[in-house]
Formats: sequence, C-alpha cells, structure tokens
Amino acid sequence: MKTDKSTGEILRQKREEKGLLLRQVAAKLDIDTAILSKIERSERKASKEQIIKLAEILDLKEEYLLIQYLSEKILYEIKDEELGSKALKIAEQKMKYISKNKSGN
Amino acid sequence: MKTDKSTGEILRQKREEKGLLLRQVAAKLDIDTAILSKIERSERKASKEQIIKLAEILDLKEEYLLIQYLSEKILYEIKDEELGSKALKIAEQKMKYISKNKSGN
DNA sequence: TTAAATTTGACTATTTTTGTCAAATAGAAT
DNA sequence: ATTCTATTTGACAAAAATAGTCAAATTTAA
Repeated sequence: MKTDKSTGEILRQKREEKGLLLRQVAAKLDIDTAILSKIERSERKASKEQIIKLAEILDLKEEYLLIQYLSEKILYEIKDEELGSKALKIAEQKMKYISKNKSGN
Repeated sequence: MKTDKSTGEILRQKREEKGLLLRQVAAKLDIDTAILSKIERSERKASKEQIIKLAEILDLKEEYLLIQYLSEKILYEIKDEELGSKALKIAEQKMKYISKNKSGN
C-alpha cells in the first residue's frame, strides 16, 4: 500500500481524474466548498463520515482511504512530539498486548 | 520498557508508594482532587503539562511517563476502529518516510 | 462508628473543531 | 484586457469535546 501521499492529495487527484468540481463533491457531502478545499490541502481534517462518503463518491476503496485517514490522525497526535516515534512503537506493543488479551481473538 | 500498565496505574502506584494523598498531589498540580482521581483511574486524560509535573512530583522519569502518555493518546484515537492496527503500521511507515525526508536527519 | 480519603455525577467554563459566508485570488476562454 | 467560473483565504459563529469545580455518596482505616 502506498503511504507517501496525504489523504488530501489522494482526494484531489481522484476528484480531478473524474473531472468533478469542488462544488459538486462538496454538495454531495453537504458542506461548503471552502471546507473541501481545505481538506484537500490538508488544512482541515475530514470526519470519518466524510471519508466514507468520499470513498463512495470518488470510487476509492473505503478501507484504503480509512486507513490513510486514521494513520494521519495518529500522526497528527504526535507531530510536534520529540518522543513521537518511540510512542508509536510502544503503542504497537500495547496494541498487541490488548488484542492478545481479548476474549474472541 | 514495560508497556502493559496504564499511565493511571503507574501514577497511582507511585503515589501510594510515596505515601502521598490525592489531595496533596492534586494541590501541587493546581487541580481538584476529583480530576486526579479520574486520571489515575483512566477516566480522564491528563494534559502534557500535568504529566510533566507528575513525573517531577512522583520522581518518575519524564521521558518514560511521556511516552506512556503519548502512546495512550495514540491508542485512544483508534480504540474503536477495526482498522486501527493497520493504521498504526501505516503511521509508522509514514513516520519513517517523513524523517527520511527531513533536512537535518 | 466516626473521620479522612476517594469516587461519583451534575454542572459550568474553556478550548477545539466544524462549519458558513463573503471577499480575494487564480485560471480559462474570449 | 475582460469576464466568467473555480478555488482559496480568513473572519466569524455554532456546535462539540474537553477540562474543571463542587458537593454529596461511598469506601477505607483507625
């Protein structure tokens, strides 16, 4: 899976490929054009619901887009943190620990 | 590094080891006892500033406590997400990609 | 069994997030 | 250059999430 492109870049590229205007996509999302513009330029974050709708509107695989979106949300939490990289690793360990100790898993 | 204990549990354990009361520690943090109680039971999140102060008050290594705290913040973002684990992995990749492309690194 | 410590929950204040709107800018096509 | 449309920008407002206070209820320990 490609991980180097931002969610915004993915959205813009696909929208342009399909020849859709910000206005048209924003209308389907029921938000102002300005916000979609900001989302595509990573100036604002989309909501999960918006991501799901966008996947549908733009024919992107929902799981792919959601993973991009979530990973960006994670990075957002630690973007200014010196210890971010270490925290990520510990988060993975905790994650493993949690799923190991879940009943049905 | 131990990763199985929550930040709250670490804080409570160390506070009790030192024989300090919630009231006393809360006073140093300049917050109500109720909040510290909630923080220790993971019902509320501490702020970064509070974590730093707590490390000092309780003689915990600041870096250690901050990493626990940040990793918990990360997990909080994906706790209800089916794709959380995949997102974490992608976040790590993106992280590598970002630091690779940073100037002084 | 009472006195202190902790927990709980209702409430308020503050901050962050999400959105609108209108004006400014950029891009096409004449 | 002029105009028409799309996009971007930034000031502002609404809504949601977070952080805190306070007092009453509960728990703990003497």
